[in-house]
Amino acid sequence: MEAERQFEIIKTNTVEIISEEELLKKLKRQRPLRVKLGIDPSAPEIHLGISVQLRKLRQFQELGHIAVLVVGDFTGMIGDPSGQSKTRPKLTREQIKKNMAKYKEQIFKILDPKRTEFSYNSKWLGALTIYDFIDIASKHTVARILERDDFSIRLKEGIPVYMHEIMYPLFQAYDSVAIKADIELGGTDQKFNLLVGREMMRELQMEPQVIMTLPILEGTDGVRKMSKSFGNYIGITESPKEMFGKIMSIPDELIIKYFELTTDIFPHKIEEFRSGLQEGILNPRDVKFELAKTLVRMYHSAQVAEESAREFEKIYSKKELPTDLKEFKIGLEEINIVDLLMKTGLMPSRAEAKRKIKEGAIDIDGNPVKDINYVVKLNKPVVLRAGKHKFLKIIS
RNA sequence: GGGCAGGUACCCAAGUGGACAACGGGGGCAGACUGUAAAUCUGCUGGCGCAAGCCUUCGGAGGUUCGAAUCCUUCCCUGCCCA
Repeated sequence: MEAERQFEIIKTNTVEIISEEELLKKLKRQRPLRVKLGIDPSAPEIHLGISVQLRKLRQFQELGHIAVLVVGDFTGMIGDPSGQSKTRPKLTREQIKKNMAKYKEQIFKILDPKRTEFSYNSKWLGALTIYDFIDIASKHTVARILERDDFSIRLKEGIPVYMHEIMYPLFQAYDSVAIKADIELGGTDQKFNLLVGREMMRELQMEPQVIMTLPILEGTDGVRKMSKSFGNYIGITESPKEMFGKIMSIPDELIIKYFELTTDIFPHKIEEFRSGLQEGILNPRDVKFELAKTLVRMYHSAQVAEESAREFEKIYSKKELPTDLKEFKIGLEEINIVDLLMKTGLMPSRAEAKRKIKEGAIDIDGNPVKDINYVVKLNKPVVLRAGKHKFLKIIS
């Protein structure tokens, strides 16, 4: 495909490309470009936030380019200073191997394995001598590194910044040198690191990588970046039910952003949703419903997506019971409600169970239980509900 | 090495001898409402107990006191200034 056309495709949904001219120049050579993305081996679960970047990679692959995934098994020991990540626990070789096996299983739901390369940065970073290290460090100033947003913020607020952390951008940059990256992708929060890669390559007389930043996807709380450590993520291998529900819980304002960044829906269709929502013609609930169906279809199947949708309506709109009601055998003829909640594990403590009973969150066969001394008779199976999402069929 | 300021629950943060299981915010959970597990409003958010109350918790360890998150000693950790 001609370079200009490729460029247009690649540019969609990006925040910034530095520089566009250089990218076009690279594309015009009509040879496969090496597109780098760093991945963190300590978080083997791929979620929609990461999928934004992986999907962009996929796009490159479809245009004939190569995805080069740099597994940060070395830099993982440091932990990217962005976010308030504490010093990460050192991973053993086995853990990394295990995590990566899990990672690969998921990643090829998005990427094309034939055009994907994996390399572990311990291979070259671990081989650096202290002399090499000093040589690299001597080309970068503290002031320049401290310009980085999160460093300067931490410094200003008196939050510690450790020496190994300020080395992080240099190591990541060196990865680009080692794999001879043409382009590096990252979230907008990665801009600084990506730029350091460019500089380092130039220092070493290499053609600098082009950097491309992509939007950060907010998690289910609608505020913070989707991340495993915030617990606001939607994993691409989650069960259809879970996935559907989590998507329905994102704030309405994020619906369009999710469509754009995480789905394969055509732009004109998304435009339709956008204007429909703006003008109040479409109910946000219905559009979000479409979003949930789309994502479940992408990561499971069309059929499962339909089923999840029906199930969701059944439980939350019609307030009926789920189809796959789990059973719990208690081995007793009757039991106090609090004990029951504890035995089934639906409540973490007796105090919590009592609280929830008083709040009216517990019901048996559709009848709210408000008395903490209520005794449940089990001469026939009953359905215990705790809150909106927890159901169990109790049998004696 | 010296001086100063700090370390509080999942996170941020108030509290500086009793009224503190500890203000407030975030997050979480629940209820109401809603064609949404959205938004909004309300409640709850250490454990055991029907309750009175008891137990555990304020960086660690000791101590003073009838009584400590709050005072003292010591240790560990962080920031700032000086060297």
